[in-house]
Parts: sequence; C-alpha cells; structure tokens
Amino acid sequence: MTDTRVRTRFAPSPTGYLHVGGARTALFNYLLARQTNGVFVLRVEDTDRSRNVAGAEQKLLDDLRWLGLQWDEGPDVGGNHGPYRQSERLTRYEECYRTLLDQGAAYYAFDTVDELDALRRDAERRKANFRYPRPTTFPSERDAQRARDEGRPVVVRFKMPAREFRVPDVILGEVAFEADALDDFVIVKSDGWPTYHCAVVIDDEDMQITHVLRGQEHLMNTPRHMALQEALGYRTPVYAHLPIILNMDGSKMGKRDKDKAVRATIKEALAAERIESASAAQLARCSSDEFAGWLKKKSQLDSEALGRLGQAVGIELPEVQVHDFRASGYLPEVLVNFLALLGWSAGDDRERYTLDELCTAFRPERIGRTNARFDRDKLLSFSTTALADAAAPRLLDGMRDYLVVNPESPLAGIQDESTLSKVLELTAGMRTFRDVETKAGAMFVDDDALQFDTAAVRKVLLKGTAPARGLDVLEALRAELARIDATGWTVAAIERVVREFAEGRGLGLGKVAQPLRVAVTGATISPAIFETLALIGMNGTLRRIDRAIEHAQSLDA
RNA sequence: GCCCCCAUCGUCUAGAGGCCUAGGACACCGGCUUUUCAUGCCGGCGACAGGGGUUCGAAUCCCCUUGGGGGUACCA
Repeated sequence: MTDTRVRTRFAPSPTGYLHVGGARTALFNYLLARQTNGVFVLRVEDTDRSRNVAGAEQKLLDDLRWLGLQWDEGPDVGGNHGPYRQSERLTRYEECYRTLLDQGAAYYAFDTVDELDALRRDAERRKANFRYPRPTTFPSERDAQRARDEGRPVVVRFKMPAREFRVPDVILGEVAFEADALDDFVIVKSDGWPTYHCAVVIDDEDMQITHVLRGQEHLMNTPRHMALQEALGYRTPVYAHLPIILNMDGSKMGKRDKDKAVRATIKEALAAERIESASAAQLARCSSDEFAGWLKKKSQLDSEALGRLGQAVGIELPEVQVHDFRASGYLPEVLVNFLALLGWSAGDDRERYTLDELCTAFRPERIGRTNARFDRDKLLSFSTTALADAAAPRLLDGMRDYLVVNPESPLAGIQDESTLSKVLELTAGMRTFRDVETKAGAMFVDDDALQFDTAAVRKVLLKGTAPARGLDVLEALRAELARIDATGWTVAAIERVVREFAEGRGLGLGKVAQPLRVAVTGATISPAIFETLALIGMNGTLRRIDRAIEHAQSLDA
C-alpha cells in the first residue's frame, strides 16, 4: 500500500551543534509536514567518518527538540523506513552501486588525490573547466581488486549523462543545467562508504520522501541526484531550494564566523602582548603547532575552545548555532518565529507567529528567492516583545532553561520558585534572559564576594566635593537604614526612609538611589532600588554598604 | 575562470501591469515617561541598482549592464 502523505526530512551531519541555517531548513520541512498532516523524518548523514564528532548527534537532537521540531521517524524513535543513520545502511548502498556497476552506469576509478589535484591545476592553468576525464574502457572487477591489492585508492564514479537537466523547483521555477555542466562524480569513496550524493538519493527513495526542502547551496547537486534517480529507477521528489542565510556583512552565515571573530581578536591581543601564545594554545586545548595552524586559518576549533579563548580576550562570540541563542537567553519560539520569516512571509504584514500558527500559515510556494541577512537586532526585538507578552509560567520555564545551560550564573543557585518569579517580575522589560542575569545577578552573590565596578564607584560615589559626594550621602543614609526594625525590612519601609531622607536633604531621588545602587550591587544597573534592597535583606544591605564605603575610601586615598 | 541563483528603505519584507504621492517590522534620529538599565508611548528620516525595450500605463513582463550570493571535493 502506498502512503500518499507528504513526507519531508531533515538530514544533518553530526559534526557539532545545530546551525541556524540547518534549523531553518528543519523548520520548513517540519512545517510542510505538519500542515499537510504528513510525516517529518530525521536522518543522520554520517558518511564522512573523519568529520563525525562524538556526541554531536545527541546535541543535534537536543537542539531540534528544544526548538519544538519533533520528528515522527528518526534514529531514536524508529519508524518503518529505517535505519535512520546512514552508517547503519551500508549494505543497502552497496546493493545499489553494485546494480549501477553491473548495468554500466558507474565505473571504478583509481586516481589518487594528488593525481586529481594535478589534473585540476592543469585545467586551471589552461583556463579550462575541469571535468573528470571519463575513460574509454572501464576497469573490471578484477582490475579493481588488483588496484586495491597494490594499495591504490578505489572509488566508484557515476556516469553523468551528457544531456541537459531541468530541475523543477517550487521556489525557483525550472532551473536548466547545460549538458556538459556536470562530470562523473564519485558515489563510493575509497573507504567503501557512499558519498552524500549516493546515500541521499537512496535514502530519500527508501524513506519515501516526497518533498525536499534544502539550502540553495545544494542546487547544483540536484541534477546529479536526478540522474542517479533515473539510473536507479526512482521517482524524483518535489524540490525547493531555500535562500541562504547571510551575516550582516553579506557573507554566508556559518560556524566559521566564530573562528573568524576569535581569531581576529586573539591576533590583536597577541600583537599587543595582552595574551601569550602558549597560554592561548592551552585555553584552546591544543598544541602550539595546532594553535599556529588555527591562527593561519588552516583549521577550526570547537565551540568550547572558542568560548574559552573569547572569554580570555573579552569578546562575545557571534551566535551562529541554535545552542548559542539558547545560552544567550532567547526563547525557542522566538528563534523559530524569527527564522520562519527569513525567506518566508504569508503575504501580509503579520510578523508574530507561534509554531502552531506557522504550521497553518506556511506555504512553500511563498518562500522567497533572495538571500536573507540575519539581523540580530530584529531578533532581539522579537525576543523583547515575546518576553513581555509571555505568561508567568512560560517565563519561569524559560528562565529555568537558561539557568540549566548557564550553570555559572549567580541566579543558578536560586532554589525556590517564588524568588525566581520575583526576580523575573523585577526585571520586566528584559530583552533576553541574559538581561535578567546582568540586571539582578549581583543581588545573589555573597555579600562579601560582591565586586565593585571601579568606574561606577568613581562616578557615583567619589565625584564632587565633600558633603555633596555620593559617598557622604551613602554614609548618612546607612545610618537611617540601620534604624529600621529588622522585622520591618519591607519595600514600603525602605521606600519611606529613603524618600524622607532625600526630601530632608533637598535631594532628588536619583542622587540618593544611585549611590545606594552602586553600594549594594557594585554597578549602576539594577532593578528598582527599594525592591532590590528588600530582596538583599537588611544585613546584606548594610554589609554591602560598609564594603562599598571602605572600597570607595581606599580608591579615594 | 566556469556553472547556477538573486536584486524594493541600512536590515527583514508586502507588492503577482493601473489600488503605489510604494505598505509593515527592526534599526536609526527627535520627543515624552522614568530612582539606574531596560521597557513603554508619540513623531520623523528612509527604497523600486542602472540602461534599453513591451504597453495607453511597469516596482511588477523581456533584454543588457552592474552588484551580491552559492557551487566548482573521495564534505554534506
């Protein structure tokens, strides 16, 4: 029985965290499946053994789940068309390329990487287009075995038909490729594993994928896949090539961006001798040779290493992976909403959608053709309004999730729900959960561990002359606050004392609140001051004021 | 180099020949609110890449130029 339902898939490689480009591809495939009551399949494309990263598959699945894009069939949940990991489908691929070999649609080739490089360089020198030279006679099975015995690499190449290919595309219309545009490509690598082209075609057939929504970087691959489908007698799914997500500078948004940002700053830091090469290499957990190679753009470092290096030189890494946005304090639905609008619009002015609403509104025909820049300012704005509109329980959940991925946050230690809720209430107007931390974090560090921002202390406590200085105001105010009955340390009581104090001295509230703020939080930013003091408690407040006074005096000396 | 895709405010986009003196959102600028930082509210600036056609009429159709992007692997 043939299933007539739409079947889409997302097929990432387990090389690291999920990238926003991949997330958008996954989202569109998910939306199409959901809105047609179809099936969304997750397949792991792990045919490049050298690039596979341990643990990456789990991260990928976690990121996808975090976004709310649950799949119906996949490596972990199973399904009737598995296995869903390409590494578990090797015999199936072998069966197929045997067929191609037998029917003369593919042939063995024994070129080494160096030989191929030489051919390409030669073509380049002649300003000619490199095409793999198809031999006139093809090696036999026996030849292949002999080559293997001699230690030569043995691959299988597909005979790309020398005719024009027209790719029907939902977004682009029909895209034509000249007859000699593509050459004979490798379908089986010398390690015996299939290439992407080979595996993807077989899997899409086996998994009965009806619609393939993928990035435009795959456009040139599609005629290859169609040729392969023809040779194997498969049907061709509906294709839609998505516009590419770019950085604000117009370059393709990718994982390399992090390397780029860190590399630039590290180079500066090394030049200015703010950091030593040896210690930087240590942070990156690699040898000095590897580190030098990385500096020369010869390699990439993993997210964690880049994070440590970035921290050492004091830069924020650009967010490019879903996990980065999670760690920065965005709600998944915000990222989903934003991503959906990168290349798609319903045709009206509406911009805010939940995932469910997207499932209903989404139409693949309405996907745009132009590449879109990833504007973090706009995302931030989406986040701001979403957080403002979110119901308290959602906010609490989101904050919890933020703290799970940011265990070093001073807020991570908050055990009771009411305190965390209170903090969220006090930080209303936040743009991300990170804002909650920067604004309210200081309230939850130990009174004696509180760090004072020197610039803030100088500006707020030490500026001006004797009786009018913030420091003097603070000292006088401390005495007033100390008079409050410990059991009556409430917002109202604090407010009354502080306001009376300010009025009595003919000072605006700002002149009093700021010194207080710097004293109890170490910085010029905090939630409303009375609430802040109430939450810190009387002992904490007085203790912090004493420390601030001491600190200011030592700076002043 | 070659192949392919794309082209409306700085950015994301609406616009499928007359509804366009081009709409919305973000950013930006100005103002208001304010105990800090945010938030919020009001207002403003701001685009059809250029050149040819087609048509009574073009942001919308065609061609060229220019610009941007992607691909050009035993990576996916």
